[in-house]
Amino acid sequence: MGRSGDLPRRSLERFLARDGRWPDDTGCTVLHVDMDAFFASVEIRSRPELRELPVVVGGTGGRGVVSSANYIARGYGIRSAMPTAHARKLCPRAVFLPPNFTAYQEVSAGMMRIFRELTPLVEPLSLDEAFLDVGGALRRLRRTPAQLGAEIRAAVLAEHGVTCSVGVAATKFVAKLASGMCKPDGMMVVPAGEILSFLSPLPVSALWGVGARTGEKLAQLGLTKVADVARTPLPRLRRLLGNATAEHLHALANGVDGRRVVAETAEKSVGAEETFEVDQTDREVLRRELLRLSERTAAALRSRDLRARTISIKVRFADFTTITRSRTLQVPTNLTQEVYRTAATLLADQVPPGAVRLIGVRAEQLGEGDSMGEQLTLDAPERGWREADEAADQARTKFGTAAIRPASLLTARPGRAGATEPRPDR
DNA sequence: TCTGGGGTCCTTGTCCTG
DNA sequence: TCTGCAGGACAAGGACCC
Repeated sequence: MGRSGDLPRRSLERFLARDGRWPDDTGCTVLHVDMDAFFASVEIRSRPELRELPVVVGGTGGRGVVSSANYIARGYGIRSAMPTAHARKLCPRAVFLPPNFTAYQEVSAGMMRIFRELTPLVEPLSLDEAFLDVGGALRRLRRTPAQLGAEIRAAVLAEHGVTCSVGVAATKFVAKLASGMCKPDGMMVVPAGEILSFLSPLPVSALWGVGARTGEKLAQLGLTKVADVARTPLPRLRRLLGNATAEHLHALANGVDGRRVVAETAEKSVGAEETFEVDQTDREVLRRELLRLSERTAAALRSRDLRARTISIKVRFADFTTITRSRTLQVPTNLTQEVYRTAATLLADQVPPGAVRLIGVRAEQLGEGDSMGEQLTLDAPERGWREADEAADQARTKFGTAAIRPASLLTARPGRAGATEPRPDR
């Protein structure tokens, strides 16, 4: 699901593992494992009759986009993040499926278990990919890094029936690039001494952090290859991109990436957002949607025992202009009513009228419940809301996410794009 | 083609305080 | 008391990632 598909491969074929042989992997202690067309592969696994067909997973509504497409569908030009309507035009005979996150989470958890049997240093990036630091495990397991990569690929296929690709390198950045360039179902090993010759011919878009805008800026200076960025004086890059981005890209381009594999990272924010099937101008509809999103956000906070100091809302208008508005609270919260009250106030006070395409709620500045300055004296209304939230959480755990909702949400909902709406548990 | 949803990080501007 | 300055907190937006 990455963006490595358009990188040049021919000059890099010498790094590919073939017939059980690969380049020197001494010092390459970072593995990046990336599932191939993950969502589509899981769907095909449970419906083998789809194996020879183009399969697309994503939002099936009018405004949905493609989350995953198998390689047959990609042959028709279908790509991740492409509007589903466009994908249908490219390949009308493709099988279009809504995502089933419960199934993907199960497979993902199984994969991570395989990784953790080899090393405790596993850093998941998303459901379908992870970094592994196998430096400490080599002597214990009496394997080389690439041998471990090969074993992981075999185990994932045997136990879960899906293929993955593995990049083996001395740094996270290079390992991730390598896994993207050997897809599907491959392994690439970049020797520690050949990082620069591996990176140099790649386009600047290969650098982590270079998207369309930054790519344009670099092109204005005539910088199109990683090697161009590597030899550009840092002060010149700083003027173009700002300090942090310039230093980051210059280091990566020169093969320097000091980031370690970190097994656990604290979440910085939690949120939920929805795109309407039809743009909405009715403030009552927007408020109801805010309540629904506040409920999801607060429940997510409570399930992780987190509280948020800052609540923000995001509104995208019909012309795609997007605004965010936020408010920092006196006391951190994870109560649905408090999140909603703040969000609704922001909507009323700070969002101009207009047709709204998307609305979202996000909780930021998170901390654990006990460490966030819990109110010492809970007044009666606060205690009442907390008891109500806890009861609702228990009901959802027992009967599914649709079991409990505020009375004001029992009316008909406006249509939504529903690209990645998680299914109810039952 | 016409752009989802869940995130992170960075930059810039404003306000407040010492 | 006023002014200028620096630093921190906060807010908003942009870019990027999967």
